[in-house]
Order: sequence, then structure tokens, then C-alpha cells
Amino acid sequence: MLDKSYDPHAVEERWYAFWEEQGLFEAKETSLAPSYSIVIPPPNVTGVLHMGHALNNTLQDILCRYRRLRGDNVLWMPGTDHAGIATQNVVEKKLAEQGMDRHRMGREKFIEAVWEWREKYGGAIIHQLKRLGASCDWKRERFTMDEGLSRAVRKVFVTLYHEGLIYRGDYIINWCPRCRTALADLEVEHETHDGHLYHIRYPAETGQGGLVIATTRPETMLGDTAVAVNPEDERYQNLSFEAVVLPLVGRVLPVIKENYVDQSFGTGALKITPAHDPNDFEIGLRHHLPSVKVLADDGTMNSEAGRFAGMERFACRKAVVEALKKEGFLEKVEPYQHAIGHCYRCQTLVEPNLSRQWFVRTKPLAEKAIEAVASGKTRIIPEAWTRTYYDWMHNIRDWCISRQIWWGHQIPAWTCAACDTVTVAMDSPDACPACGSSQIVQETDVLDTWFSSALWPFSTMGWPEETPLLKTFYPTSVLVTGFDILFFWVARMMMMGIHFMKDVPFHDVYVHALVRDEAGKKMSKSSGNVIDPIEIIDRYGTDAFRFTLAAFAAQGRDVKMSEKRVEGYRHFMNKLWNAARFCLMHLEPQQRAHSPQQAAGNASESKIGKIPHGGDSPLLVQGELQKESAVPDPEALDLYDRWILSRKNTVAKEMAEALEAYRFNDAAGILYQFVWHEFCDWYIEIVKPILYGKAHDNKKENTLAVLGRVLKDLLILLHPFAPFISEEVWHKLPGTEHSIMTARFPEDAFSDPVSERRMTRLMEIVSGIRNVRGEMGLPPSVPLDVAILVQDADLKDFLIEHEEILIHLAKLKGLSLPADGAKPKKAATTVVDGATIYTLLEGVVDFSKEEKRLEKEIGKLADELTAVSSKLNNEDFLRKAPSDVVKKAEEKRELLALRRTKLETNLKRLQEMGH
RNA sequence: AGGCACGUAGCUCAGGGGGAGAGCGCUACCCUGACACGGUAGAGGUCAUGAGUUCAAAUCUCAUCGUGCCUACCA
Repeated sequence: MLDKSYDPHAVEERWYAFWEEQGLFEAKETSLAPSYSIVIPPPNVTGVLHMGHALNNTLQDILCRYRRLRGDNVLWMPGTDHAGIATQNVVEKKLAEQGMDRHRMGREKFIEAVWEWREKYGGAIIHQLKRLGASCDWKRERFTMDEGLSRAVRKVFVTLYHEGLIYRGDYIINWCPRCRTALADLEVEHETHDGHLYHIRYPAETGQGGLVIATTRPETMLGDTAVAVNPEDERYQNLSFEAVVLPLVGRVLPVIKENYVDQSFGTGALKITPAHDPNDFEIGLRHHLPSVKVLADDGTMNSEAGRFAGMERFACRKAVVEALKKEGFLEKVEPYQHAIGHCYRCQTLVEPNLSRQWFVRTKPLAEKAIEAVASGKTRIIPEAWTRTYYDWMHNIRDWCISRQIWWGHQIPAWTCAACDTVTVAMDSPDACPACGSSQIVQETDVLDTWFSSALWPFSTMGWPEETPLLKTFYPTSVLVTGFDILFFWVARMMMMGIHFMKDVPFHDVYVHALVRDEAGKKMSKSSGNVIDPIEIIDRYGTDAFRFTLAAFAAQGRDVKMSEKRVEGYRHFMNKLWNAARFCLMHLEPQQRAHSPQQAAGNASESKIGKIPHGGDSPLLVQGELQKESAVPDPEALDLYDRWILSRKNTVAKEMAEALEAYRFNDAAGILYQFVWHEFCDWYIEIVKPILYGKAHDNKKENTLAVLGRVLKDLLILLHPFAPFISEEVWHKLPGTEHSIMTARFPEDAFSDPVSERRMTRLMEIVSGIRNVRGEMGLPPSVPLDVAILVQDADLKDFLIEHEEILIHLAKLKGLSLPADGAKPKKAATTVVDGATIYTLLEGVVDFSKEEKRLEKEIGKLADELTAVSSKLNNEDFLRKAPSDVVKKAEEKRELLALRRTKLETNLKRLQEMGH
């Protein structure tokens, strides 16, 4: 006997351990079964599980568990990312607490310390993923700094270098003065700030006149090497001078003509600082201007800044402005809003800085990545993201991949001190291949972490070796990810995958939304609205949490998370638990006396009893074939049994369709609706009198078999969403073995529309009577007398056959099916298709209530009738609308009219009686 | 500056050319032998606004107003 309510804590840990012990998450390297593979978006080793991870991994787990039920050979490849800058920051902070810093430790010692840190704390998020129920193949867990993955990184770097797709050069990059490293363009977050626009006068070299420039970063003027005006600009057509003098510095700057300059901005004169602005850099190249770097790597001014040398950059800005003012060069200062770049790791203001770095030439790689999506080799879902992907790919710029940090893959390039030759190679050379000198020094920079992440779909499977795993599982089936890393990661995996594997890394990319707080705000530590998934799991159970995520994961809309919602789905889990509890109460004793197999007779030949097993599926080789819990021939079954089986099959089909289209919310909703509002609300209620009845007849046997079968299939359908509770109940259910993970998805073609129609009618009648009860304020303790007037003989027979159901569900003391014309006098009236129901109210209630109820009902009907009639009175509608639409409208009008007439007649009679 | 998404019941959201839906909340009644984490019934909406296309618009088109988000080197 099950406990009265579901307690997730008692079961989750136990079943997770069981699954792992039994190796149920493990993929087969080779198999006859279809392959299905997903690589996890590797979380940072430094990370802790947040709502985004929870959603992302729940969706992946749903897909993987679903595919296993379908008999696929599933690989869900897990792992973590070494997160260069982030991890180095964390470890450095820790060292600082101990009064240490990496420069004093030296590179080797520091890297050792990071590895130690990783051993100690790096597993946190993996453990948390397990709490979520994630069915990853943990034996294959990888790390981007693994030996194998590092080899892949090196191979890719060397290959791209020799193909000319990686180069080193001096360009403007984004520099984070706090992390003291270059960043890729993508790693800079732009934010609008209130700043100032400083207008500064640069006097002409001749002493007569000059130009006024405008800038938001006055301190960079120290590095100016020219002033530019637009050649079309009439104001500057006939200048009496060719050069100006840089205030505070005294350097003579040529005045150059540049189409780039916007005449309408500021004064139309632009200062040119090639070392600290990307546009100025380009202009500098075109005009052969010198570059003067005035900023040091730590964000202070260097010796080129003259008297400002050594000042911190913002202090310098102030000092420069002061000096300009004092010396009379500052014309005016305007408030000005502009976007400023911040480091995505530490939020420090980023400086554009001229620097020697390594770059990937992305254009040729991007072309093929675009083509792969355009040709449909890779699908992006929802499709709306395709456009974003194209936009970015079309405007892609070269990717700065070198980072001036220590934690990461050191760039395999060696420079010869003797002859300056650069050698890029797989194996560390002993001597310079050009001059033979042994004075070679390896590049100290490491690669961007995303460089190694870009290889993840194949590096984790053993590349550059041609492993069986790669053969079986590459390309992967789907990548599930948030849109925030569409460019960072997805786009780059596409480029690398296509280039090195000659095939796309994934067939589908499913892009899910962000998880936000209840008010729709992004969760962040600073706003204090972060909800910890583990806390939610502790409070409500993993299954409830997962179901919530799935139910709210509608395509293209963010998930707003609140405990209230999780609570609702905990109720659902409890409902399921109690439905199972009810079933087991009846199935367990039955099981001892009479097994479902015996009850079923030769069920394996019946139309609905057989589940295809896919006997060659290697997952079944372990002898885990589940026993049939067969069901008798549908012909022998009663209406409600046929109905629930038919509905269950429809639900299974719809749920599968939804999942395969990544409509997770639909799949969850379909199951929720069916379990609660069909199986529990109707089927179980209908079946109660039979099961509680003393008789051990065929009817009871059949119903028990159906009940068991539907519950079992429901558990399987629910398993991808709610793995723990489904496994727990599975083991309590007679006739099941091993794990629900080895069960097969119910594929049963039995469908019975006639029974479904009849059940609908039955439910309408019951609801009609209940409505009268409710509206008239009659408590369930008062049994009612009901007479139902039916024209159709078939319906009448059917109702007579199932009168116990009506009596039970509507709580009746008497039910009659009188001949036409024998209308009861004092009664409330309900009309459904094909039947008029009279609920006898003699002596029970005052009839003004019924009058009001009827009037309300008639009013509703009248409104609907008006709508349909006006449509049918429209010539154009009749002529132009499809005939089936017209027919439907006509039928509706008739039905409504008939119902109204009946109600009106009864209302009139009531009024005539004068109660 | 461009682009994308979204405005539907009190709240959170599905739906997406021919009957306005769900969950939560609310109201009334009910501890009926699975479940009060429950049951039954009910109330509640000009589907943001304005125009257009159509026999028919919540749904398609355009505009407007709001709200998010993304991309971007105008100093």
C-alpha cells in the first residue's frame, strides 16, 4: 500500500543510484538500434547550477529518456568547460586571500593550483545535475582541458594556421585592464552610459585659427596622430593650414580628408587616435599615420602620456580636462549618452587597444556554416532564430583567440630568438627548423575557452582519432541551448564541425528561452531575485520542478519561474501518486489471485494487447524484456474501458508528436490534462462501483486489466518528464520488471471513436445534472430523481445499459427513461444533444431559482443563435464559404434552436404552474 | 541607429482565418472508502489601439502606442 502522499525525498536518490549502477545511462559504442546523441552545453567548472542550466538540462533529459523508450541507442555526452578567465579569476581571488599572487608563484605552480582547485570544487555542478535527474553518460564525462581534448585543440590550431586561417598581427582589440587580457568582440557587453562630449580646440600650426574636435574620451587625445575632416565639407574646403598642434602635447598633427567623417556630428572634425580606436586604426592604415599608444595594460597611462604618465585612466581624463580648461583649449562640454563596452567576465570598462594577437579568419568558415543552415542540413528551432544566425554570420569579423592569461590551452607557437622564425606544430620542437637554434620560446598566451568549446561535439568523441563513437554518434541529433550563446558557441561549433568533420555537428538546434523571475526580470545576483534550483528541488521534488519547466517552456517565450507554479505541479505529482495508490489497492490483491496474463487469455493475439518490441534492440539484450500486461479483446470490453484505451492511445500519439517537434509545453499539457481530467476525474470514478463490488465477474477482471494497462502506459508517457515518481510506481505495479527506463513507448493502434462519442454524451448528461445540483444549491447528500427523454433508440439503449454509471456519478436515487410526451411537471431542465434531462424538484426547492437558471441559459443560447444566424443570412457567406463550414453552421443553428425551444417550453410551463 | 519578439480572464500564459481556452486565484457547496496537495459547480474577456484584406479577423497586412531582448566602430 502506497503512502497517502508522494514524498520525493524518499525515492529520488535511491533511483538515481540504481540507474547509474545498472548502467542505464550508458550508450553502446556500436549498435543496430538507431543512434540518438546530444552533447551537453558544458557548464563552467566554476559554476553552480542556476535556472538556465535546470531548464536546459531538463529539456535534454526529456528528449534522451523519450528516445530510450523508443528503443534508440542514446548518448548524452556530459562534461564541463575550463572557463579560462572565470576560473583564473576565482583561483586568483582565493590565492589573494592567502596573500599570494600568481606572478610570484610562477606559471607552473599557478596552473597546478588551478587543477587542485578543480579537483576539489569542480564537481559541484555535476552533482547538481544528478539531483535534476539528468541521465548523462557519466562514464564518458569530459573536460575541455583533458588530454584528449587538448590534443584536438592543438590539432585544430596547427591545421588552421597552416591553412592560413589563423594569423597573428597587430590590430585593435578589446582590452580588459582588470583581467589584463584581450577579449573577442563578442565578449564585450555594451551598455548605455551618461557621459560627456568634450569640444577641444586644436590650434593651427600657423597660429591662425584651428579646428575644434569633439570626443568622449579626452585622455586618448594624448595619442592623436591626425585630425580628419570630410572632403565634401564646405566648412573645411579652403583651410589656410595643413596641420594643427595637439594641445598639452605639442605634437604637430596633419589635417587629413576622410569620407568616414560624419559632417553632421559635432564640428565635423575628428581627432584620430590609431592606437585606441578601431575606426581611427583603419584610417591610420589608409593614411600611413603613426600609432601612439598611451595606455598601459593595467589601465594606467604610459610614458607616451608625458606629464600624465602613471595616472589611472579616469583620473587622467579628469586631469586632461582640467589642463585643457586652464590652458584655454576646452570650448565646451555637453552631456552625452553613448554605449560603452564592458568585460563580460568582470564588468570592467574595456579599452580598445592596439595589440599583437592571434586571430581566426572567419569568413571562409562562416560561408559554409551559412550554407549548412540554408540547405536544411541543420535546422534551427524555433525558426525565428535562423535570421539572427544569418545576420551574425554574414557580418562576422575575425575572431581574436589569444588571451593573456595562464589557465587554458597554451598556443603551440614558438619564436626563435636567433632568427625570429615562428614555428607552429603539434609536437613541441627542440630547435628552430629554420636556423637550428635551440633558443626558441613558446608563445605565452592561451586560447579563448570558446575555441575549445567549438570542437566539443567531436573532440568529446575522441577526435582526431577516428573512433567508433564518432562513427556512431556524429553528427549529433540535436543541440539544446539558450539563445545567449548562439554566437559564442553554436555558430563556432558549426564552423569548426563543418571544417574538420566535413559534416554539420548537429541536425537540429533547439533554442530555448531564458528563465526569469516571477516579474519577468532576468535573474541576477545583484538584483537578488535568484531562485536556486536545488532549493526548489528540496522543497517540491525534482519531478514537480521538471514538469513546471517543461510546461512553461513554450517556444519563443521566456519561462517565468515562481514557487507558486512549482507547487501546482507538485499537486499534480500527488494526484498521479494517489491515482496509482487507488489502482494498486485493487490490482495488488487481484494479482495474487489472478494474474493479468491469465485474465487476458490469448491476449497476445488481440488487437490491442501487443506491443512491438524491436527484438534486435541491443538495449534489450540484457534480458530486460518487460512482461506483457495484456488486455482482453476490446470487443469484450465495456464502453468506458474502450474509451480510456482509445483516449490513452491518442494521447500517446499526440504527446510523441509534440515532443518530436520540441513543443515541450504541449507534451506536458496533454499528459496533465489526460491524467487529471480524464483518467482520474472520469475513468476512475466510473470504475469505482465495479471494483468495490463484491462480484468477481468478467467485468471486474476486464476493468482491472484495463486499469493496470492504462496506468502502466501512463507511467511510461510521464517518465521523460517525471523520471522518479514514474520509476517508483513502476516498481509497485504488478507485472513490471527491472526499470521503467527499459520499457517501450506504448504503440497501440486501437482507436474507438464510437465509444469516445458515447462517453462524451454520457459525460454531458452527468455534467448537466451536476449543474442543476450546483446552481440550485442541492448538496450531494440529497439524492435526485431524474427522468431523461430520448428520441434516438440507440442512445436510449445505451443509457439503459449504463444507468448505474449515471446513478453513481450524478448521485441519483431514481432514473427513468419515459416515453416521449411524458414530461415531468416540477423539474429542472437540461438539454444536451439528443436528450432532455428533467431533474425532479418536487418539494425540494423553490422554482424561482430554476426560472432564473433557465432564463440565463436561454440568454446564452440566444446570443449564440444571433451570431450563427447572421452568418447564415449572409448571401456571400453561403456562396463563398466552404460547404463544410456552411453545413456546420447550419447544424449548429438547428441544435441551438432546438435546445432553446425546449428550454423555453419548460420555462413557460413553470411560469404557468405559478409555482 | 537597425533588427527581433511580445501586448488574450485578477495573475501566468496556450492558441493562431470560421464555436474565446488552460493553470493559479476568486465565489458557492461538499471531510463521498486514491487524493482537502482533494471533489462538484460557477463568475470573469471589445483577444493593446486604429485602419485594411476577406463572405468571415483574436488569428493575415499596415500604422500607432506600450513592453522586453539582441545586434552596432558615429567620435
